[in-house]
Amino acid sequence: MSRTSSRTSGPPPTLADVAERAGVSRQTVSNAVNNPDLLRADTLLRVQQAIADLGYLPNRAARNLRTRASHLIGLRIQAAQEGTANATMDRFVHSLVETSREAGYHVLLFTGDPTDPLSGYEDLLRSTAVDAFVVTDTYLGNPQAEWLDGRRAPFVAFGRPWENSEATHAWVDVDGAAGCESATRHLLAKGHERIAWIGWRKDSRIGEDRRAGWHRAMKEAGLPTSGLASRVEDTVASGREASEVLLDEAAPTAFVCASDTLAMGVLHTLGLRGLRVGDDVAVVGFDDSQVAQVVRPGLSSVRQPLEDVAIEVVTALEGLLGRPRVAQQGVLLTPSLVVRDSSGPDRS
Amino acid sequence: MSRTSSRTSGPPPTLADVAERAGVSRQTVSNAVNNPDLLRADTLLRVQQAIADLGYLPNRAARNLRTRASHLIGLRIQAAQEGTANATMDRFVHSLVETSREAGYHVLLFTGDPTDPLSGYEDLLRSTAVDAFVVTDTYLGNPQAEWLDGRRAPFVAFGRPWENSEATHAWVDVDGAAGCESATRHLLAKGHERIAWIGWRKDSRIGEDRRAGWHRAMKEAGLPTSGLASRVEDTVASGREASEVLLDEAAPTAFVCASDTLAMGVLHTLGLRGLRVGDDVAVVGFDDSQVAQVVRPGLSSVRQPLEDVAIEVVTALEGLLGRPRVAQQGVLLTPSLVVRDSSGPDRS
DNA sequence: GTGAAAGCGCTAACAC
DNA sequence: GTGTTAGCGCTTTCAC
Repeated sequence: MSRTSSRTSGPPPTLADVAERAGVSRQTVSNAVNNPDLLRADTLLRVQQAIADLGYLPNRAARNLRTRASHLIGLRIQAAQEGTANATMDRFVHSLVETSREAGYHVLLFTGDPTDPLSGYEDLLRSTAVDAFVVTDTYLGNPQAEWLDGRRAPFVAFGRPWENSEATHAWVDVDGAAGCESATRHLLAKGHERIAWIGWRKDSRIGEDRRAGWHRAMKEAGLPTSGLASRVEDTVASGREASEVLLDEAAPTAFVCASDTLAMGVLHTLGLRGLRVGDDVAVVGFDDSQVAQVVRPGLSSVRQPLEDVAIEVVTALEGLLGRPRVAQQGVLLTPSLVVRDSSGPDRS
Repeated sequence: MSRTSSRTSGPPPTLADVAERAGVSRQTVSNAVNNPDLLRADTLLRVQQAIADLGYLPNRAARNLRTRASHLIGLRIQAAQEGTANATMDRFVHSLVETSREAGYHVLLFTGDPTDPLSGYEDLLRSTAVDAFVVTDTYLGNPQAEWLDGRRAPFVAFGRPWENSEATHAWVDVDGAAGCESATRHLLAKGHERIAWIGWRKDSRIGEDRRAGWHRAMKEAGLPTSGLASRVEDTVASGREASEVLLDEAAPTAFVCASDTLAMGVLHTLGLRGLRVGDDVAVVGFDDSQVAQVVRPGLSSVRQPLEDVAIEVVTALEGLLGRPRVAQQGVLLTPSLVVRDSSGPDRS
């Protein structure tokens, strides 16, 4: 017994096949599929029965050609960095695929020359292979935004237009500052006063944003920050080295890091010095990566609401592609803090 | 200055536009694109110039409709398991996208009801949205293979047809047994004699395959295996518990694990007991996950050659879709061992 | 509410 | 070698 009533093979049925079987014209079948309310109830039923009998599904290519839409969303992906804890993209991709499907879109993946943020987009656009893009690699700055805007290509960015506050395109982002602020407050509440920051180099807008959250929380608590911050590359080794220097020179009792990768570096340092993670020095990372979840002791981490990001992205996309066009500007979502043992106990 | 000589917007140029500009017929332009050798050199040049001037790229929908091909490969993805170290799919997806592009294909992602291995495939197939599938979730057994075969749907499986050795479809897999055998040999060479196995439950064919590699290496070395193996769920907690029991009851000096997730559980146990990873007890995982790369001490791990898997998959796909049809049966690739500190020093 | 005609942009088949 | 004809399967007019 087959899962559907369609034939097991042979050429797929067309609109004409359904029309013949239902004894109506092709147009009526098309309406039954796309504008059911136009049909009389009994005709509709007859057509739907024929559709079910035949296992008919509209041919995508034909529909795409006619409607000038592919119902495909392009997403450029990059190789996951080896030696890094970051798997944000993976989680986002899955959420995006899921959410897109509900909106009638599929996700088409492509890659491009890593040194050229624009490569790959143009061909897909010109060949009308995709209806829109989701642009994620905005940490490079996003020349894509400007370029796509110029091409009148619909797109939604996951990431704010840092450089260009007049940008009018739709975007969704996660409030990294709020995340790090809450991580810092969490440590303050536990009684820490010397909380260090390890983040990315100054040209990273995302890094500076996250750092601002730490800085804000410290200032609000009336605590000093000077000498407590370090800016390095996003590698475990950098995190280790930065934490060594900070421990020697500023004796912090806790670290907030711009990434789980950096936080892992801190854990290394603590291990090497025989300091107990959590009990002696607390650590909070960013991204709630698999590493944070699996390492011992568990690493507290700021978790981006990527499922919600995907939902907002698709909503914006629908606005962009739908009729009437509904413009959405920017959406900023707040991450949550996942508390694990690296936060340590409350300090007396 | 624009990146191409095409107009910045307006409706994209069609074959007819190019034909007019080059002073040839539409068909000649089509040939210039698809069968350049059919044209006289000077005509070809003229057409190519017109194509470049206009920034012409064939409309995908039209081409797809005419050729009955979408040049899209469907790949069903699942949510990454939280609390697990596994990111194999992520790496594979990227390699597949990259390799597919070189072969003229794009990857279309879709999801399906996790409890139904078939869901999602049918609609894409019937609507001719994809030319073929890459089937990865074969650990469920793969009813997809049989089903797709019945539909005459082209597909390549990443994963052997464990249950059905008469299956004739194309597949690519990684030799887990060979990987675990080499991991075990590596530990034997360091002087270990009591090497334990922690793997998955018996109904996992992949798990049993990997276990066989450990078993084979032990037998070849003339060492006993009884009491040294454990089969559990793929979670960190299970790995921790299994290693506790094994340490108590069989006193192994090394562990080979079916996954990095399980290996992390072993590391937890060693930490809790004050045993030094590597020095006191060696551990090898499987997958070379980010966790293995980032944890301290580094976790030795068997790494699947996913880039090569992708290449073989695409090769098989090209055989399936190309003319003439070139059937490829099965390809088994050998993983490599990435040695890190958890292997420990040679033992006297 | 339903049907007939036209055409989206492309390429396979054939004529010249 | 190049041009002409036809049609892939669908949806958007516009009659009826």
